[in-house]
Amino acid sequence: MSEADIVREKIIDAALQRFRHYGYPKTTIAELATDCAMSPGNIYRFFKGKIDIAVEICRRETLASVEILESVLECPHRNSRQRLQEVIFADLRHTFHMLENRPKTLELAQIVVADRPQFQIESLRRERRLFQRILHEGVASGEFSCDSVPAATIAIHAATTKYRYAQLFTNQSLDELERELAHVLTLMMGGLLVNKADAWASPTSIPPEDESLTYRGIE
Amino acid sequence: MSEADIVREKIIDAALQRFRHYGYPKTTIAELATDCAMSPGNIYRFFKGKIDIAVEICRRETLASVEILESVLECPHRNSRQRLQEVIFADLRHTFHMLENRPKTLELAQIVVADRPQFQIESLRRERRLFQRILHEGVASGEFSCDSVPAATIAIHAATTKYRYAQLFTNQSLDELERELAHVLTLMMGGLLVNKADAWASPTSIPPEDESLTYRGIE
DNA sequence: GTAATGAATAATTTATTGATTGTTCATTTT
DNA sequence: AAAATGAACAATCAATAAATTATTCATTAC
Repeated sequence: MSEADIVREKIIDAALQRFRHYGYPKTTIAELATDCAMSPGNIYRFFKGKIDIAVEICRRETLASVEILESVLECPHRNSRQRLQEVIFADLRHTFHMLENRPKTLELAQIVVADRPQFQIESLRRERRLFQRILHEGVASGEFSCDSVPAATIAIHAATTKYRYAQLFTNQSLDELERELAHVLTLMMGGLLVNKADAWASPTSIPPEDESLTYRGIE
Repeated sequence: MSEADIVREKIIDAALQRFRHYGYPKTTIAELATDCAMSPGNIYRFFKGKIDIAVEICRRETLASVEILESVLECPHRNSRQRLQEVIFADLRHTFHMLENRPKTLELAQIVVADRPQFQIESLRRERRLFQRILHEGVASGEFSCDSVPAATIAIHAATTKYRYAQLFTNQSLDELERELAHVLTLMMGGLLVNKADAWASPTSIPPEDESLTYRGIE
């Protein structure tokens, strides 16, 4: 890691702290510079502008989110149906807890997306790629069946829109949302499973929440 | 219709025109009073406040929307699957065209919902009731099968969230959204149809748009 | 020559004022 | 008495000025 990279990290870290505590608009470049013991002008050798610091922070946040979802996949002894379901539940819980415990993170994301619409599109795409991997595995193992994996991936992702940042759409409790999501998944499994009867014979059950994956403390 | 009701209608009508042309914030009570040839104070004999005029207009708008969806149901020679699908497509198209042609209507709805969160909840409930009727019919005719009609209704409604006021979530074209929705419906039909094989054997096709049901002119 | 500065400037935000608007109610009209 | 008024008041908005902040760049330090 070069010297420049280390300084860059220092700026990101200072910004991360201040954005979380005071929010993006109330954080000034001068403050970040002071935190890093440098002049305001020097910040611009590392970032094109203030918004680009926010973009980098959000980019890392979304990468970390996908990694969390990927870690769910690594649990052994799961079939594709369970994997898909657990990832979608993890997504609901992760984004729900984030909005509850780190409201400034949403604010930041909204500011970034307002300026860089492409950012959201790419974040969603990364998430879909994860879904698609599960679908591919399921089709390969003969557990799932569909005419087009990409189309089914998009469909599942779209149908679970309400369960990503759910508080933007509703003021239902997490419990309520989980019960609802279970029904959505049961319905869709009917269209995905080769052994259709399974979907209703064993409707989607709400998987236990993995405490290690959620925001608990405020740090 | 009593004299008072007629005056009330006159106020609503004046507000409707002005809200559409200039928007809610730029319309003043004094203007509505002038339009109705009365004093500003007199408006308050008919409405508790300015926002209540907006609430009444939005309430009628949502009732009219549900009626449009109901008219889709009246088309004969359709099975339950087709009915359900056509209602959901009609919903996508209706709200899509509304946002394109009458942006002020969305603005008004957002103002109302910000002040009266219950309004949105009830509008969605009315729409769900329509879905539920179709599901009941489908189960009764043996075409659909599910363990709980209310739960399946909520699931279908939730899974199609993205296709109500789609422009709030994405900048995809209507064509793209329709293709996507077709895949979502195919998946869910797999979980709903008694004859599961039908879902993939004849995937959801995009129904032709009924021109009479959409906003074409700006009047 | 590269890295860093900090004063200068442009862009935004905040504070303030004045004007407009929503709402009430004592009074007038019917 | 019921219906309607319009002036009075409170709340909100728009316009402007003041202050702050983002960004640049000529200059300095290393």
